[in-house]
Order: sequence, then C-alpha cells, then structure tokens
Amino acid sequence: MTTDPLSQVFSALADPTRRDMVARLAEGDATVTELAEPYDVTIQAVSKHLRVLAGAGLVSRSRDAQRRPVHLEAEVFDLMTKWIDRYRRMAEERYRRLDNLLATMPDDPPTARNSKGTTA
Amino acid sequence: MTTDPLSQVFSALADPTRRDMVARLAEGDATVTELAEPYDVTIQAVSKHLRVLAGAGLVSRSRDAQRRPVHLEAEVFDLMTKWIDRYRRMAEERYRRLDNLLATMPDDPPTARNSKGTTA
DNA sequence: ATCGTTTTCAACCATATGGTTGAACAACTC
DNA sequence: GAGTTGTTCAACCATATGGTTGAAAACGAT
Repeated sequence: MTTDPLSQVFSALADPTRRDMVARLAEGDATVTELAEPYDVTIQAVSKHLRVLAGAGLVSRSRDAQRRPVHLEAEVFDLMTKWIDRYRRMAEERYRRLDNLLATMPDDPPTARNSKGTTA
Repeated sequence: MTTDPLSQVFSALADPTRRDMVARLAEGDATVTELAEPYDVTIQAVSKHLRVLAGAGLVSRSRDAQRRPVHLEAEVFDLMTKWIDRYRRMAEERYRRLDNLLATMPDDPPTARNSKGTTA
C-alpha cells in the first residue's frame, strides 16, 4: 500500500479499540489473548488490530514459546506530536498576529470588492 | 455515525491530502477553490475532505458572498496531544523503571499457579 | 506421535471512504 | 431576469476496513 508513516500512525489510532489497546500496553506488555479478553470480538480481529499497530510502528512483537508478546513503542508518538505542534503553533501565531492587525484596522473602503486585492 | 471525537480527529488527519490542507490553512484562511488548486482532484472531492475536517472540529466555515472561507481551529489539537502525551509518558516511565526486568525476577510465591519451572 | 494452546492465514461479508460526474443551490453581476 | 462564480448535493464506482468463520502453523506437554 506504500502509505506514508504519518498516515499509518494516525490511521492506526483512529480506531477506539486500537487506542484502548495502546492504553493497555502502556502499562505493560501483553499477549494477544490477554489483549483480546476485555473485548467482545474474536481473537482474530484483535490479531488484525495488532497487525495495524505494528505496521504503524506503534508496537513490536517478540516470541515466548507459542505466545507473541506485544510491546508498545513510544518513539513513533514523536512523529505525530512534531507534526501537530508545528501547525498548532503556526495557527496560534497567526491568531495572535490577526489580533494585532485588527487593532490597527482603520476603516472600510466601500468600493474595494475585488477578489484577492487586499486593499493596497 | 456517532463516532467519538478523538477517532474523528485521528481519522481526519490520517489522510495526507487533508493534512496538507491543514498545513496550508495554518498559514491563513482559504476558500474551497483556493484549497483545491494544488491538487489533482475535483473541487467536490476537496469539499468532501473539508466536511471531514469540519466534522472533526479541525476547521470552521464562514460566509463571504458565494465563498465559504475555511478557518483552521487549533483547539482540537489539544485533544490529541493530551491523549498521546499521556500514554507516551506512561510508556517512557515504564521503560525508565525497567518494569519488565522487575517482572521477570520476583520472589516467587510457591502456591501460585506455576508458569515457569521454578522448583524448590 | 498426538494433543492442547496460542496465534496467524484465508476467504468472505457489510460498510466506510475517496474519488468521479452531473445537477442543484446560493450569491453576485449584467 | 439571465448569466457567472463558488460550493454543495446525489448517485455511483472501486477499494479499504473491521468483522466473521474455519483451517493451518508454531510450539510445549504428554
């Protein structure tokens, strides 16, 4: 599918069940059956969810006999927070500047009705 | 669909085109046609994307004659960062405390259900 | 070797999603 | 009113997604 990493992470966390699993894994590693226990779905469905989380780099798998413990990888979170913070910061900055601009706005030119001409 | 807010926001940002629109809107409000210009899709498709972003609370719409300018709403970002930070913090905390190592070498209660061959 | 446990693979189903085209609506201009 | 511009609505299509059931794979225990 060659989806970009950021899309994969956001997409993975767009599902409430998967977010819940992440929340659970934040407290400690767990196996698939352990993870599946609280939910009303089959283990196969949970296995699929884990595949999505792993594909996004949010979890890693190891091996312990038949079990395949799931481990939360926190680094990927940084990818998101970096993106989010950047644009939130820009938006807030712009908001602050707009405040200043509004404070210096004199009056309304009544004939200026063209599309993009911002009243030179 | 009654999807929860967090899912809607994550889902909205899971699409690279929509993230790009957010990036663009962080620099200033824009109309649908302005937003559609850089992409190779129809205006209707962009309109749909905007509906998703608006549904997630990421943008708001106003009216200026026929135009419907789009404005980025930064507050929703906090919803995400709060969620992310919480579990990243937990995961990092857990990692720092080496909880995993602690779990592998406890003083074994002998009456407990035996999971590893801890003999007397 | 056979059985039990844990996990995945495969096929399938229903619905959601991103895209299209074409028509309609809304507001300004003539 | 008629036309133009900006946007949305409606129907449709292809693919992705989350779920199911059933079989298979991987490993430990007997």
